[in-house]
Amino acid sequence: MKKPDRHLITSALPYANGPIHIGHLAGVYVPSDIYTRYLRIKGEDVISICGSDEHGVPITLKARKEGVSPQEIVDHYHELNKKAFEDFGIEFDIYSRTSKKIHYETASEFFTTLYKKGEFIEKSTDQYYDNEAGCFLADRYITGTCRHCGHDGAYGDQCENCGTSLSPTELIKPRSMVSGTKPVMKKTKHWYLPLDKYEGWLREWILEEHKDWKPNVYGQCKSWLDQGLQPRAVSRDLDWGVPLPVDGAEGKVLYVWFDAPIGYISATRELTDEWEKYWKDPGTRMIHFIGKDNIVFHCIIFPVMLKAEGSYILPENVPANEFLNLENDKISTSRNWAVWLHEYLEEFPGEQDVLRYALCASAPETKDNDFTWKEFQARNNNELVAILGNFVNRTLILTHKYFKGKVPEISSTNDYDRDVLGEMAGIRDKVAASLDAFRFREALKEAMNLARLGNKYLADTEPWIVIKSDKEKVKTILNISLQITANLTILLNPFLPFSTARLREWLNMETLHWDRAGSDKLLKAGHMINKPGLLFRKIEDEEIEKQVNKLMETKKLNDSAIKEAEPLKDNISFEDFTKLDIRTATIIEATRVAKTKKLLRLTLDTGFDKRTVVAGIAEHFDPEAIKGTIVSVLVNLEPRGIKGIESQGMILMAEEDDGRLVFISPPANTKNGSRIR
RNA sequence: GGCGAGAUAGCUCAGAUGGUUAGAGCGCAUGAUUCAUAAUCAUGAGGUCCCGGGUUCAAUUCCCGGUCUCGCUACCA
Repeated sequence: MKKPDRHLITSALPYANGPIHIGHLAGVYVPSDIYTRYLRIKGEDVISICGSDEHGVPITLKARKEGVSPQEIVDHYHELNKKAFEDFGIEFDIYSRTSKKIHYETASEFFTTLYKKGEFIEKSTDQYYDNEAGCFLADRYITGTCRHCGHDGAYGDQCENCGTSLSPTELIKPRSMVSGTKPVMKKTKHWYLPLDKYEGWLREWILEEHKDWKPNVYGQCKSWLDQGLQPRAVSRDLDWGVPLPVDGAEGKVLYVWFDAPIGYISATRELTDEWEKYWKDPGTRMIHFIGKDNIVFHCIIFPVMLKAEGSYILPENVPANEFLNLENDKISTSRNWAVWLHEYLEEFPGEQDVLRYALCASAPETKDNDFTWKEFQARNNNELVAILGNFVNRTLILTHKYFKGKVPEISSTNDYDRDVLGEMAGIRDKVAASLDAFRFREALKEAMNLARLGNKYLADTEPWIVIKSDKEKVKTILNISLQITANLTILLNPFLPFSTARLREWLNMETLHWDRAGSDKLLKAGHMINKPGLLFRKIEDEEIEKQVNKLMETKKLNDSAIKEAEPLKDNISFEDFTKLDIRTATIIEATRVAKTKKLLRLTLDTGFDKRTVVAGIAEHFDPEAIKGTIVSVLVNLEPRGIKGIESQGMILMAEEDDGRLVFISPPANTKNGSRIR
């Protein structure tokens, strides 16, 4: 392949409604930063682009909930995240934001160009409108009673209770989740990007020309293409976002997924007057670093936008990572189950590289991965301290001890010396090959092998013994050890920027070009090195316990917060209560309802009859296991057809904080049909 | 429900267009060593390669079915 003239690296724009956590870092920003630093040290023309994604409905809702303006929300998180990236040495050439004027201009222009070219389809539809809040409502912001199971709290797109998909118009007594009032139907016009028109082109471009993309990325694209693409709305009825630059589109903004990727372009524009060189010259190689949830937007929708516009280049690769879990549980901003970057730095000040290392070494490149504090500790103590730090330390200390900090000259080398030097040159190529293929875990391991090689070299040559008989030989040994150390500053530079900088200080050397790696002449004989410190420190068990306890604590706190947040329903009269006829019953038969994920068909013995009840609990219980369970049943509920089965009642369940359901079971010897009151 | 990705040593992962003893790092065991942050080096023990069928002389690798995890998506493949 022809060598590109320049590189444009983009990293997924973090959504400005929460802080950055280790999952973001491991999935997107550590890899993109390693890659960018690698290209820089190779002397390539490269820019790295990122910024806050500040539009979209969730931000407006968060603002409403907290009683502040959306701008205040995004201002807060933009600053927090920008600083977090800086603190971690994630070096973007620019960290912009989509609420900037230049972005509004860029996004508007982009839309206008497509509009003038007639790329959009215009369609009018009826949608629910919240008069009180003055906005149209997305499906998931409407709640009401499910017409299938009567569950009060079904969403506009789905009833969580019985699993049925719904459209908002099917809800009985719809309510706006924004204001709580009853929404009204209103006509609204939207603009659609006809993805289907580009299906043939996408097939060729991805399925034929980019077989080199990662399996998860390629597979998901293929899946989308095989399903057939549909036109996709690029406008929304909202007052937060980039206004649609078209007459008759008042109160409408660009859909956040249309405007966010354009954020890459506007950020580049803000960075340099030469932005078009990076976005429109075919000599540019563009790489999008993202998480797996973003694949379709970066591989299908954004490329179609660029293609439709006509003057832009397309991404060369989209190395999407899978997700990182934390201590065996999904990372979640809302559940506060995460390690936040700003908090990590409070606990481990100055130890950014340890986290960068741990996250890269077990990055979720091919499948979801689990981050545990114990593994973090092991990576630090067994690898960074014991292998890398130790080798550097022994070499520098020996040099000071035997040669007063002066790099000794090589008098003569033997076969073994030359083997070791040859191996060193080979390691550089392996690291480069892995980095070129976006295999960062592997690249890091290869780079660490150089430190392993160094330790082995010292163990084999035993300079502390040879010094007693042959000082000339020790000069050679330490010269070679120092060259290996100097090489480490190059090979590990992209991964451990802080530590390699410190190491260069001790070696009293400049940052060297990648191509110098592999050389055994990085440090001249007679060159003075400085007094070293420790590159990494051991992390004690107590520190790890503290972190784990902290997580458990936040989880507990978080759980009780949820409890408080659940509002009480309005009072009912005793009369109302007496209308309920709740009885004990035993499950005598339980089978899955075909073609559903959540439904079980249960046959109950109520003591006075046998009846069928359909319950949305299949995700929580194995049908075989619940046979014989004594439960409480509301028996006078209006029968209802669910999936063609008549359900004659409702089983009472308690829902725990984590969403788990448990039966309200009377003691084992309770007679079927007993009244509950 | 549909589609995609994953499932390989205690842990994190490689790997084979099907073929004699399936690899690495960490952990573990034993030995060596002391320049070094009790770090290092050597040797070794650990695997029904998710389960069940099929194709084959031969499958962990190919095909079919199933289970689990994650993501996308929805009465549409």
